[in-house]
Amino acid sequence: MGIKERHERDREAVRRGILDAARELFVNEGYHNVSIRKVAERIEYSPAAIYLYFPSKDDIFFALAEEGFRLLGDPSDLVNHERFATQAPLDRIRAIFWRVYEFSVEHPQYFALMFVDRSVPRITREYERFTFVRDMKSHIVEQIQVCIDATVFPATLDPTVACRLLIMAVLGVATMRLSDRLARAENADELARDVLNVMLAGLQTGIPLQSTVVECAIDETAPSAARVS
Amino acid sequence: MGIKERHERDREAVRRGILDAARELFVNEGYHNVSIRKVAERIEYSPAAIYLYFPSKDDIFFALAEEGFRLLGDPSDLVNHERFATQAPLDRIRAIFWRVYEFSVEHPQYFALMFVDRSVPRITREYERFTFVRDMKSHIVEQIQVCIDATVFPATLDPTVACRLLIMAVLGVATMRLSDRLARAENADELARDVLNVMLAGLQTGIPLQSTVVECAIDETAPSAARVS
DNA sequence: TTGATAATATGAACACCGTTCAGACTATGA
DNA sequence: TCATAGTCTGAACGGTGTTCATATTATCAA
Repeated sequence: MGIKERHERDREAVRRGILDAARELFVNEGYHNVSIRKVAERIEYSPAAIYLYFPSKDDIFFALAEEGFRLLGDPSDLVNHERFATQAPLDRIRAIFWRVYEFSVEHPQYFALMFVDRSVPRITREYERFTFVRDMKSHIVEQIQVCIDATVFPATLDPTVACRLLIMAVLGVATMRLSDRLARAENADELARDVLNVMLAGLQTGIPLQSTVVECAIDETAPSAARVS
Repeated sequence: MGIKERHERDREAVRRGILDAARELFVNEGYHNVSIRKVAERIEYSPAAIYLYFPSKDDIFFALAEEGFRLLGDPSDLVNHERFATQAPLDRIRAIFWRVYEFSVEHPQYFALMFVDRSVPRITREYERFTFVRDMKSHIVEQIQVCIDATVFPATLDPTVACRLLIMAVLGVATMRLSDRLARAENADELARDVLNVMLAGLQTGIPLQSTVVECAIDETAPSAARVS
């Protein structure tokens, strides 16, 4: 009874083909310049066929966003890297968030899809479901906790909040860079480094924060993305 | 010979009508949901007529971005407000950048158009030409200089760079909020306040910065936006 | 082996989009 | 009165995401 399995494999192969074609177009041309018709032409199927595998164009790019998070997550394996281990706790935090900025430079299309573009907003509601995204987050929070334990950061600091604040600051520079909002004379890398360093210095001062702990529990009541039945 | 003048007035009236219709649609529905056809229908003209007043859809929204900057600039007249004058120098800085965040909440569509959307990138290259934008910037830089003179910020701090860094940090929160990237449990206002305060605290520590002074001179060699002849 | 069934793929169409252009209309100045 | 210049439009071009009846094909039960 391996027929059903073969069918499933075939189906998965076509699905992956669609994703590969979409990714290639998407990385080279950006979300808005990729059309279903172009993807269809690339995989030598009719445009309508794609809708047998994905309910909408957005869902294709939702799947690509997952790829993006994996791509961003991988280098944070450098948490276990020996060079990383020898760094001072604060330098590790710096390295982690600098990595996020670097990712925005190396993979601008993925980055925009994951953090900026307002066309695929469902991404946010979904990506917390991926365990590896949650693992990434707790990895970072752990490292911040190391800093707190080493009295580099004040004991009053909530590592989850600190993580969020750092992400947002870095995201600001990345967004301006990506949306072409920097003057010719400005060096985005220097600005990113400065923003990151100023934030780290600010966190060390121990000024009181308002933000409360963010519960990262998965909301099981939230509707999942529609899937082809 | 007032006929030519009347013609010009009529022309300007239609132009303004297009902008008003576009703005109303745009503020309510967002850039991507506004089509030339909808604008045309609203002003009871044919879609083609719009192209006699604007060379492209983008140029309409470029004009709207100018409106946005005026909208953002006006409240910074509170620089001259008596309550503002009595505030401590650092609180003034805080108020100014908090105002930027508030603007992103009150006018999300304008904000996205001005700082986030990648669809109308020409905006950046152009808006520095508006003197009032430059006035805004120098206003802020002035206030930062007051902080430096009052030894709230270190003398080594470049106020232009500080302004830029603060803008980016605030922009990060605003972007995440607008692109719907915040978890349900997160309070954007609190995060914005924290990011701003952490940045201000960090700037006060006097850590060295890499970023160099940004020359805000207008680049006269840059091509201006195409205009209807 | 035959025939019903379920899955898969497609062409054509729908309703949009930004933009262009030949031609109609109209007010103006000679 | 008439040519002209300015204004406007209908129709079209080539594009978009998506839907659906239809055709093809592979599977499995009879």
